[in-house]
Amino acid sequence: MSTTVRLHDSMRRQKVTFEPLVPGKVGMYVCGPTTYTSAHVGHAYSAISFDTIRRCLLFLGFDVRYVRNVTDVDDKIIKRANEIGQDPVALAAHFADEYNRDMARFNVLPPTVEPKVSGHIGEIITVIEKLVANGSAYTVAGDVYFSCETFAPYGKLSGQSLDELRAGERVAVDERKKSPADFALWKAAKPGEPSWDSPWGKGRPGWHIECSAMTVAHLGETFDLHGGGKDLIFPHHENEIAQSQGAHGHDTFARYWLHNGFLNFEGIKMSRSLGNVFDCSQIADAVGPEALRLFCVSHHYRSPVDFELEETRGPDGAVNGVRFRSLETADRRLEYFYTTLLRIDTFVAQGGDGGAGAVVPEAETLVPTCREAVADDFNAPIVMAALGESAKLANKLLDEGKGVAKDVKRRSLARIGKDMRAVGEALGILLDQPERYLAERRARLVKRLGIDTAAVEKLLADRTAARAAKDFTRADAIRGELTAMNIELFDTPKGTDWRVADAGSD
RNA sequence: GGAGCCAUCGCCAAGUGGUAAGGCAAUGGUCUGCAAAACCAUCAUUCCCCGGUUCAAAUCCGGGUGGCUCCUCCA
Repeated sequence: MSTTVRLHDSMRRQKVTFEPLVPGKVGMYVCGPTTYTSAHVGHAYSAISFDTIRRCLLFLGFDVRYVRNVTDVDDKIIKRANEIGQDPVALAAHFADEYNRDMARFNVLPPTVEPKVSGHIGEIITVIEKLVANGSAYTVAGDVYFSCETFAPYGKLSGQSLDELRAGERVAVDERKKSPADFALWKAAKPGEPSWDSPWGKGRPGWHIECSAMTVAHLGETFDLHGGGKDLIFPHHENEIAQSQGAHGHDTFARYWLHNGFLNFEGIKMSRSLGNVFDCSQIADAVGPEALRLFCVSHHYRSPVDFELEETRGPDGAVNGVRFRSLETADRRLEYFYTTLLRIDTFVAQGGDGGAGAVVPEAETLVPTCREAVADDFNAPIVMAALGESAKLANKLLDEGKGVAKDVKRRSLARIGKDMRAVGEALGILLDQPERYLAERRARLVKRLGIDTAAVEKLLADRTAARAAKDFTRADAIRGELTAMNIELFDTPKGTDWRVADAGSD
């Protein structure tokens, strides 16, 4: 493990050298979802961002312990559960399972540990007891609040100062609190809410405390990496720091903070109230799940990303759906990579990998380039560029390979195929079987564009007959007909095959 | 009112002091009966604007302009 990793630490606001607590090992905590409804693209984007960071660390040889929580006790969950007359914890469990299934489609690896609030009530109470005992927290009629004034560094992560916070501007301040910024650690039980016994009577945890309890339980009082969306910096992460350091007395909670940029729609943040929320299956059905993954890793995780959206209209001019142009572009790029991989696989399967020995120099650069890029604040877009170079080299060798000895060519191609997959693993892409991906893509486009496959096959046969008879006028007329149907033909030594021509984006 | 982020080719997007990656689109070419795919070539003397620091700035500093986020649940 000699690679030096540099990463952008939100606390220091700059790129710093990463020095794990234990050499070669990484303890990482990421704020996961509150599961009260189906996950949307934003959840996926965030999950993919941190999964990519985790995969990059694995690629670099680190042993990563990845903890991602599920908030299953929360106001929104209780509200939703009460609306449909279901048990809140059961409802949360249902959506947590769905969340994991959705994320798996985007090649998000399961966390090493996935703690839930409902399973950590004891740990949470322990942390709160420490805070009450040392004067960092106070009780008011069954509620327990954290006293921000007792924590001098409060606001360091977010750059906020207690004096400048506009308390009460948008939400009325609870008059029972000593100070407006104080937040609930424990909430006294109310009718219709799940509750647990505690030293302060029946109640349930506040929002922020869970992460303080879970990090201690699964990573320790001080650990390496803490991640989450930029929106969580304040107040959530700020409060986590205050609670954890207040309870345990260390001056460091998470040693490095990672925050990912947001997914925006035409510059506007996605939110349910704006109606621009798309759920995971909608995206996966439209362009395939891997297209979203590739789209994500084509951007740096810290940058805010604009998601192109285009309304589609039916014959009557009414809006009847949306298209995700940028994801369609990503899907087309995926087609290129998988087609290249398929060509490589076929070539190697037919004539072998050339055995041991030298390869063309350019075939050896992908992995080192990837290591370097990934070690520099997980720069996935650089890796994507390198992947493109490798695919191009492979196609070039496959097309002609002029001046390259036969064995060297075989070895080079086998090497490129292997390395492209190894590097793809670091980004969570190119893990599918090429044939399967290509078949799925075609089926998806056939369905989306309403193409009559039988008619295509019929025209194909007609054209083949015309070509055999050297009736090229007829053959070209048929090609024209198919082109009008968005079908592109390609003649190969083994016959004619076809693909759906997805409209280009501009 | 406070805190912070962003502005790079028609579009997407890396690059945070050493002289502008990559993708899409476009144009020309090789290949092809014609095509498609693939490959080759061309495609930002310049990084929102104005000053400043420096031998050197897209990158640092100051001032504008425009967009976004957080201070409320939010990925």
